Amino acid sequence: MTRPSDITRDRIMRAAERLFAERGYDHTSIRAIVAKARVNQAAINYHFDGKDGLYREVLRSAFRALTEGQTSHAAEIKALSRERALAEFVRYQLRGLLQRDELTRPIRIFNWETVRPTAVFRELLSQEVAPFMGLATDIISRFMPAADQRTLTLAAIWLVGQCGVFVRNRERLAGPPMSLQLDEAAIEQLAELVSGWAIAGLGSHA
Amino acid sequence: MTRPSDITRDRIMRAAERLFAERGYDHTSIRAIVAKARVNQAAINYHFDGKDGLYREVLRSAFRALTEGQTSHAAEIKALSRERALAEFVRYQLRGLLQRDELTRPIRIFNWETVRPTAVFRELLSQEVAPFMGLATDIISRFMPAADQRTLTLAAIWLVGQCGVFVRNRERLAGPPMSLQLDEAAIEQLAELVSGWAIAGLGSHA
DNA sequence: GCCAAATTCAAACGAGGGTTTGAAAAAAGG
DNA sequence: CCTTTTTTCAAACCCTCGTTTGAATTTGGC
Repeated sequence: MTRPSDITRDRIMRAAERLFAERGYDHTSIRAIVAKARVNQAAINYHFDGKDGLYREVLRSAFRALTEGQTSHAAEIKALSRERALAEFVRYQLRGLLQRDELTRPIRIFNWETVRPTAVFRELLSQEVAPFMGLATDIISRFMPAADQRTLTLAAIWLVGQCGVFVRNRERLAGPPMSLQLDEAAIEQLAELVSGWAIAGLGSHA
Repeated sequence: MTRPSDITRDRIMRAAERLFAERGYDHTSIRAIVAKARVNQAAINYHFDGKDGLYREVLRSAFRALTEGQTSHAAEIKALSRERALAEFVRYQLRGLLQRDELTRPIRIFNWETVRPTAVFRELLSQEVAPFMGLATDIISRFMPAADQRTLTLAAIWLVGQCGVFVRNRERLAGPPMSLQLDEAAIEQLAELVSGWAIAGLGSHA
């Protein structure tokens, strides 16, 4: 693991993860990556077989970081009452609003993919989207036990959407003209508001 | 208006609007635009002072198309009961799911801007975002008359978010593994579901 | 019909992108 | 230690991009 070549590989991964999260795939040049990682330009092709290969690795790593956290909490969430489970889910989604970069970087990378999915991403998505949406659908189904599959799916998307809009527009909401304060306490309040609205909305169908 | 030079200008605008909507700013080359418009490459610099200038014009046109439709309906929406107003708002937002390109093209252009706002867009946004969010906030305030400004703003974003997630992911939702049917009838159903959930959610605070 | 202005055109420019190359350096194995 | 393999390196290659150029053509007012 500490072989010299692995050190180079690791430096590239760290730099690439930061830059891809910050600027997205297109606006990140391999020259910028190697400058930040302080390695030779050809090293990316040597270790990752090109920019696409590097991005694939970064995406995989981001997927792991996200779903790992998600599934580890999934079990305890399922043990809660449906209301508290949904509230916890919302809070978990909204954690992307925090500036703690270790957590938000994977989220930001996926945000780029929301609008322009790269080919690399589509490939990964088909394998990994199931557990990602599965938890949401599971929670929803406890509010709408009689609903058909289509409605459950739509409701799950609906739930994810009302959280994601805040995460995706974080920077814009923080600035004028909205100027929303988004510290830890404010996010907690927001999570309560959103989960309250969502629970009441779904409750009408119970 | 039918001067020869205006014809060239118009052909460029049409082609650019289509391509920007389809691929976004970065992935649309002026060579692709002039090929589709069947004009000379230098014409873009002559008529629009470069790619940025052309994009600015396309954005302006898209803004006009969207807010014009929005504000024209805003008046009649405000005359409705709060529940019907919200339902109408949701239906209006979800019209982006339709494949009728005259309507969806401006929406798609703005979708690109959601994740990576261009400098051109930021400039326009500061002038025009107010009426865009104003209607949402107005409807919301009828459900939460006692709420503070911050809560109203958050609720407006929340409302827009739960509509936008469907529009933004339309193509992905239509394909596997979701494979959601999204014809006119299905969208109508979806609008009813979403507005029903939203109304019930906000109703809890009334 | 003429002339000045506006418009079109083909070609080239320069910057920036990802990738390739082939030799030099370092690491690993016997 | 010597050999073989792995890894690094600077340089160049080739492509696409937005823009510029300067001449040719068309347009519009007199």
